[in-house]
Amino acid sequence: MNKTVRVRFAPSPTGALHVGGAHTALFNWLWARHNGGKFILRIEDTDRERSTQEYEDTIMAGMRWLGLDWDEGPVKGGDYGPYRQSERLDLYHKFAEQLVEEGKAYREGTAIIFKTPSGVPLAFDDVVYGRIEVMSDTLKDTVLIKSDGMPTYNYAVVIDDHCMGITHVIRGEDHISNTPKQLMIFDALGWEYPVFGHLPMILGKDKKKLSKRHGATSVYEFRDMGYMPDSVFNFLALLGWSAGDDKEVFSREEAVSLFELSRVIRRAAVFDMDKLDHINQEHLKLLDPMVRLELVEPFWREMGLPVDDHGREYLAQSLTCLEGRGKTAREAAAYSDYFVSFKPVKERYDGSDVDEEQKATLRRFNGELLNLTDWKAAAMEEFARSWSAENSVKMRDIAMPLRMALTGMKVSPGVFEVAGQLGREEAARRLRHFGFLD
RNA sequence: GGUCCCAUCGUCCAGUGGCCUAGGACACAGCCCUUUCAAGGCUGCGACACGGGUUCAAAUCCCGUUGGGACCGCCA
Repeated sequence: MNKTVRVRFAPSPTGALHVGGAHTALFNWLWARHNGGKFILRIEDTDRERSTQEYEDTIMAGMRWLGLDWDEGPVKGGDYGPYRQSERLDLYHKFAEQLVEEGKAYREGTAIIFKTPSGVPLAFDDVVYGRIEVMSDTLKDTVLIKSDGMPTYNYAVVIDDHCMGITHVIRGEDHISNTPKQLMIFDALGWEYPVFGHLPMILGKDKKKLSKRHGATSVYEFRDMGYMPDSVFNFLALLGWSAGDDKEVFSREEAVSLFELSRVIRRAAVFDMDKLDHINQEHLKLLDPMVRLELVEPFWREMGLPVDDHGREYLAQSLTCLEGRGKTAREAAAYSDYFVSFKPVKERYDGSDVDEEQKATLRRFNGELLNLTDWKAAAMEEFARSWSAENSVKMRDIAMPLRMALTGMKVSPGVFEVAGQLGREEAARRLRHFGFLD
């Protein structure tokens, strides 16, 4: 039968995990999980100048944040290690020597260079791009081992993919032109090709390759902006792939079962923040209240709010009150600060927009409201409706001042929901502060 | 410049010769709901780059043009 699927994500530790890399890692992970195969993390640190341990750590942390766990790789270990190219030098040298002995490569100083054969067609069937064929004559000789003893990318990839038993090479489309070079090396060593599947590029709003200029480029920036891993995962999965139906908001598990490499699209995709916002909001709505609280809490703390003054249930319930308001955890935190503290309310509002006559009306209404036996939103609303009708006052004329006094904002969830959640005492305290209650 | 890749609404996807006067989602506009804003519901705007073929029939196949992109490093 088919052998176990083994795929790898092979970043070079010369920067943080950016959107493009995360996308590639994600598709590899999806393919491994879909097939019950192995997802391998391999660090391609052959650039001595730019590779650092710090970057390696950030990349791994970024993957963990996205939930892309690897079965073999640094930290985790595995039977095909080491998983850092700088630790596999003997392997690269061994095969390079072999190539030299067979006359397929030659030395130039301490470097070893592969001699490109002429007149050889190099072809492979890409799972997403179809058959791609190039004549070897269009290729130059390529360096295998650099003067510093390190292997080059195009060489090390071949050795490692073969030696690690990689069955599917899934990577960015920018590697399509590199593939024929690697094919020559596979051929020279008499090795079978893995299956290749190239992924479309991800572009910025200006349709140029995504870079720092396009805002968020490292996955951490998404975390800091208040996006949750599940939605970034969901969003990234939708770039270049779809299950074929209209379902766009899905869980990891659903993506795993639906994913098909053959359904990957060829056209480059533009990274659209608006869509990410929407997907994040959808995921936020689906969240368990306590989990949502964990997501929002750091942002409240960042704003200096006394989170610890309240019980977990109260805080979680406060967020539930928001009912989908806010596209990110950061926004949700900003939209709900008044549940955590009265301070920001006072900073935003001073009650000076209400004249004495209006205040008198508010005092009458609020006085009765505070005496309601049932401190529930529905009961308060019902009371407010009949009271406003009897007193010929518009609902908004009592609801808006109430909202301003309780939240300090002109925008909030239903004001009686807010009052209910704050509790009778806290509501009274705030109303009194503004002279809206005796 | 050489080689390779791509081309459906502003954006992400559906579409693999007839079901397409091209479908969904985001964004945008309007309406409904309504104590505000969201959410939700409804409606609207909006695309097969162009030109040739092939075929009874093409968004779907072929060729060309144009436009994008990638690679061409002792970077990965």
